[in-house]
Amino acid sequence: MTPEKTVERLSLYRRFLKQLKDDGVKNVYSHHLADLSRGTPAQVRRDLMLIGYNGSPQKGYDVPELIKHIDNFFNTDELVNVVLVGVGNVGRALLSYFRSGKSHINIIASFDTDETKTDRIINNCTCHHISKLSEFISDKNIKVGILTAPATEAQVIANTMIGSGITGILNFAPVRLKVPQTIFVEDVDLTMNIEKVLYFASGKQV
Amino acid sequence: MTPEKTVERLSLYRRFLKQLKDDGVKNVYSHHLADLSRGTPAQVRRDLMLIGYNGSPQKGYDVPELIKHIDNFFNTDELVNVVLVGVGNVGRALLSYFRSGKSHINIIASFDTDETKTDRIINNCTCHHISKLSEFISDKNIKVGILTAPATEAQVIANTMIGSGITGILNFAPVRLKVPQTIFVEDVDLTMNIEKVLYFASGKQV
DNA sequence: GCGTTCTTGTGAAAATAATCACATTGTGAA
DNA sequence: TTCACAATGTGATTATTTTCACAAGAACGC
Repeated sequence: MTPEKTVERLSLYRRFLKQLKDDGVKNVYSHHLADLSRGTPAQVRRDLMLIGYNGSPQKGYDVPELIKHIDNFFNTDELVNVVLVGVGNVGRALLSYFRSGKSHINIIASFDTDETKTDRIINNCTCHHISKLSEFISDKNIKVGILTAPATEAQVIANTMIGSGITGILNFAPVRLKVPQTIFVEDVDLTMNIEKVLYFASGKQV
Repeated sequence: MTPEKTVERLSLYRRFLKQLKDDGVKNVYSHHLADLSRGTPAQVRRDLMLIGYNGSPQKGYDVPELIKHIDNFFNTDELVNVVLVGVGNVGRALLSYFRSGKSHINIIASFDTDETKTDRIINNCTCHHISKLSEFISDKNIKVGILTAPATEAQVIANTMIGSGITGILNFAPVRLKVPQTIFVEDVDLTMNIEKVLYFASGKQV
């Protein structure tokens, strides 16, 4: 119901707000948040309106309260466990990426087919053989998976994930996964991203 | 002028088309491309219309010709050189990612501040000290940079890049870079991506 | 030869998203 | 007290993106 774009921006707002909070800033105006997130003040206000947060015309938005409100919107007060499948270069980068952060996202386990990787700890995260994926997901009631396996295996893995109860996939494989309508897939496609930059950087579109 | 979304999809289409070509497929229909890219046939047709490619109602689209047409649209017949700044986990993942592919994107050099990394080859790519970045960019006339440095350094690096002639940045740092209007920045924000999945996977938005 | 069945290309409509613009309101200076 | 100011919240508008829906045309079976 909340537009995807708004959800994306809310995630950004929250990160910037946390930064501001750490810096001791108590309140913030829409134009300030707009600057930080490359949007417009009106857009910020509209987004916050959509999640029902009210500021005051004098003080703007209360930083800690707004953070709490967005936390509540995302429904992620506590740690969320996710699994990662495919401990290649991208997989390892993500393991480090989410380890390092003080984020509430916890990659609780990783999986791979390669037996030289399985049953040991890689980037602070135990890597299991992929044959254990299904059981792990249902046992731990995991809802979200990160898919960093090769394109050729992605669909099969996605099917396993979904069959075991996962409802959201962050997919790095350059394939369009076929999934039921109830499953949410977010694709990250690096080749596409850089081609887009190449195109718009070339200037011929101006 | 061509919408961003269309550019994104064209990149996808091309990749799928190349796959099809390798498989010996000679022509393809809009609904087929739509399947592969999770769009609708109408959208595919509209996109191709926008770049002025015409299929035939009987044969659909000629695969090799359409690839050539998209190549031409992207203006990337030959190899494009880009630089990468920040040889951390994500940086190394990207180096491998673009090495392995048969893509036309070539990361010609990487840069870092850490002297244990500089002046040697990491993931098949020579890593220079960042002090050489500016000269390198202008000498080789590089137009696009990949920014995988920590958030705290991202803006300074972006300024250097832009000052040396770069016009497009693929930014992985969780910061909104302040750049002139003529510079194109594409942000990849992994935290945002996964929070989005968490939100839409939780089902409470349905 | 003729109707049926696929397509494509595209004008028109619908859905989504972003922006404008202004009434409203608390604050501080005169 | 009163006025100017600066910011919010939001109806209305505009812009962008997607989808619908159908004319047109070749291939195929009869």
